[in-house]
Amino acid sequence: DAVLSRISLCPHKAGMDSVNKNKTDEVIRSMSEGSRFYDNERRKAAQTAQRVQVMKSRAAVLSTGALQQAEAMASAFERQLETERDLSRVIVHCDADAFYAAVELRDQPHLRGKPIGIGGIGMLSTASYEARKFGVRSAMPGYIALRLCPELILVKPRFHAYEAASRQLQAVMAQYDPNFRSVSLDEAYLDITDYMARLTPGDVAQLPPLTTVADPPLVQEANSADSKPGMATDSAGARNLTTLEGRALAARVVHQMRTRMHETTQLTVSAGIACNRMLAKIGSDQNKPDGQFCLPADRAAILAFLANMPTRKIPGIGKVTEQILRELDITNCQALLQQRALLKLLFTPISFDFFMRSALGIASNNTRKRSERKSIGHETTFRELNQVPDLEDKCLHLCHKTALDMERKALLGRSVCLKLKTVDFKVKQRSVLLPAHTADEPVIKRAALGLLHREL
DNA sequence: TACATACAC
DNA sequence: TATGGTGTATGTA
Repeated sequence: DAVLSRISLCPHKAGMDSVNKNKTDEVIRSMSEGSRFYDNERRKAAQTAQRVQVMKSRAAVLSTGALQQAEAMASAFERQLETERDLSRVIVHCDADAFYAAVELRDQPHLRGKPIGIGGIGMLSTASYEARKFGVRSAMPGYIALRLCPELILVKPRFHAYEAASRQLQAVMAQYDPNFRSVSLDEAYLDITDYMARLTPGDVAQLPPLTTVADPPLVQEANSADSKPGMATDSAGARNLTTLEGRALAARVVHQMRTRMHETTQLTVSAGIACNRMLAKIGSDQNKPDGQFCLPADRAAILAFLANMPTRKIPGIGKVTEQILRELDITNCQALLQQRALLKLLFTPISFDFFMRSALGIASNNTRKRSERKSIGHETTFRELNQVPDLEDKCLHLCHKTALDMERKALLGRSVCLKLKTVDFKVKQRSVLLPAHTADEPVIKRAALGLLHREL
């Protein structure tokens, strides 16, 4: 049953209310059990359980003195982090709703109202909201999805259409922040601080009223403030964007942006508004689909927002870390803070730092594009192959595609990494460092074949 | 440096 | 019958 936490539906995802989780998990389990995939998941679950055991036995022998010392260090660290807290920027996370599926429903009207999954028998990349009611999810094999929802219609992905729609969404976002950071076809971060500072009273008058913005009470309280004449400004006459009314204005700006995105693409986008990327990202999930959420630029409001937030909602905490924390009775951010001494002693400094920042809502607000890529490659899954020449062919083909991409993008690399997956889903990686940077196809091929033959 | 694991989309 | 592909970060030896 430790394996269940790996294969079952994540209960924190939006739209779970109408799903019969027990029934769905039972279907997933019964369809998976006995497969080589399931066996491998069991192996990995046992490994995690072992990790947890080691942690628990370390925790059991901690002296009160050690815990007190750790508590003091954690407390000092928290004070240090508070000095880094920056409430000054207005960060927006935009996330298109069920993006691939929404594009298909837009372009194929006969599919509307029906549950659809984008992908094939082997794997789905997106499920429409209709399909999600049945427990169908992205990253779920199509044949399991069909068992959960026999009416499900599988739709082959049309990436060119998604790319075109993505470009249209990005064109709207660029009006608000030309330096926005896109993270995928359907997600991006914006910093609209400067845009808001430039708004003239005329611009503000054009914005939709706050009353049309579906936001939580925290910001709706700003409604009354908003109706007061004028807005707080500093001595230079600049808007103070960290006040509730400043955030109410942000909510109106984002609502306008979402409306424009919908007008140009007929797609809906959800958004989160906060003072950093992490909080904005959590926010964009709060009122999905076609909703937005604005978190005040205020320490107390941030801590209150996070207190009961499940750890799994924190970007960077996946099913494994969630499980490990749960075994330590830590399921939300409040518990992360309360158990900080234990976390300090059981986890690495990097993990401890990450947990504390997450629980306090202190994170990066940098939305500029990330500098440069660190790797490039191709992989593909194929049916069981035993013949050496067949494996060599696969390897050479992947090298060819990679070398082509490298040439197209004018990139060089110095390390060649071969990834192998066995029929029982075990993954091996073998790598070699070349004497010099290269994009030369024969050089890459020789290196890859060398790694392959080491394993045969 | 080499390899494994976790995570995101 | 049947569980993906691309890329980043981190831990450990």
